[in-house]
Amino acid sequence: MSESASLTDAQAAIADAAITVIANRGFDVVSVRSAAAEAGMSPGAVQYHFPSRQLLLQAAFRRSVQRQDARALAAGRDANEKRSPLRELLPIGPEQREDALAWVAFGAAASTRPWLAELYRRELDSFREKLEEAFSSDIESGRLREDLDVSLAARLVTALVNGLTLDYINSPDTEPAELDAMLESGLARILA
Amino acid sequence: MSESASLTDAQAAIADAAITVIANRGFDVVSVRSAAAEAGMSPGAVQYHFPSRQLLLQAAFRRSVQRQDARALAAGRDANEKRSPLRELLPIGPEQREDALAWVAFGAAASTRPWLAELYRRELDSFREKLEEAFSSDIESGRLREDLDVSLAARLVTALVNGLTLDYINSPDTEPAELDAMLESGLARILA
DNA sequence: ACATTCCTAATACAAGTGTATTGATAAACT
DNA sequence: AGTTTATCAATACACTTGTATTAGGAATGT
Repeated sequence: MSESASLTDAQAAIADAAITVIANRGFDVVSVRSAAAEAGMSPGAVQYHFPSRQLLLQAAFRRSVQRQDARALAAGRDANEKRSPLRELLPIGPEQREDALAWVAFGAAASTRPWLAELYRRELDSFREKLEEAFSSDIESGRLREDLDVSLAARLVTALVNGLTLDYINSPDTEPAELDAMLESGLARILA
Repeated sequence: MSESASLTDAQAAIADAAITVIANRGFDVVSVRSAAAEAGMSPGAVQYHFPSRQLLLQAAFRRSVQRQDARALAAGRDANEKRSPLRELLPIGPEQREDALAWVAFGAAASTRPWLAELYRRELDSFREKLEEAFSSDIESGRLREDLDVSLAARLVTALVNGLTLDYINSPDTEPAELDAMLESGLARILA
């Protein structure tokens, strides 16, 4: 069994509960007990599936990005959809909001926690690489101009998405539609 | 004395210590005791100046944005400086790094804590307003095109700055110069 | 039938938390 | 002089935390 084996059903349920706790009450209130309460089981149960708090939080992080990946993939496969699949990373719906909040909570936490930093950095890099591949393919098919700096564009788009979510989760007066519009116009400007 | 009176010297020293703790070890390890140790005083002393943990953290946040304001202002006044004063908000130096880390830590924490949300939202709005004013003035002086959507541009630039810092603090392989270049090219694209 | 393995629950405990309280010191003021 | 006030230090206490330990139950294989 590899180091990052995928989660069992019970582990996934607990990880989902931890994500909910993070989104609603913050990264630091996640504990064996609070996650158990959120998942509707006894503390001993979550302790069995995750012997330590670190393992629980690492699993919650992996689970959250896995959920985001699944959504982005689904949105990408939808041929009727003209908007960018990056929408799915913004807090525009209940589930998206949970994962977006978790993403920035983990990003902030990772900067001071080595046991999260590796994990977060890996996902960040992988995300940038996926963007680069998408841009490269768009250049080849003529949908993007040829002299685009793919690496720079990927980093700017990553920053845009992360910055928009960080700002949006603290801007209660902003409508989801506005957020959407800001993403589209930001993308247009970066990729123009 | 108003609600947000400025800090005494002792309070400022404690707030600085709290910022250091946040930057080095994370938002949630800030306590009366850890801040006191960092500031080199007894727990009782910080408890005297900040009767509760909430007040300490609120003061630390205000202190951090005040430090950022001061730096940005100084950079703006420097006529020899051709780069954007927004540079000062990025984690390009030791002090900037502390405040940048604190800013995203507070941003993440504020999204689930009402007693921080108001404070953070106010600063975010004030920052966007300052950007709008700067852009408007740049339009009037002909340095920016007339049909620029000032409000949209301000939000995109805010997101860019916050997104760049969130990404950068988890990208140990990136050079400060690259970060700088990304800010400049991002600004150029948004304001073009 | 028994044994084993998987899972859950309950409890225990040391460590750290926020905060109240109390006492000491020293400066400032009357 | 005496007295108030500002500051710091020390201690106390209830509460939460992470984690170890123990025991029970249920499914499975023999």
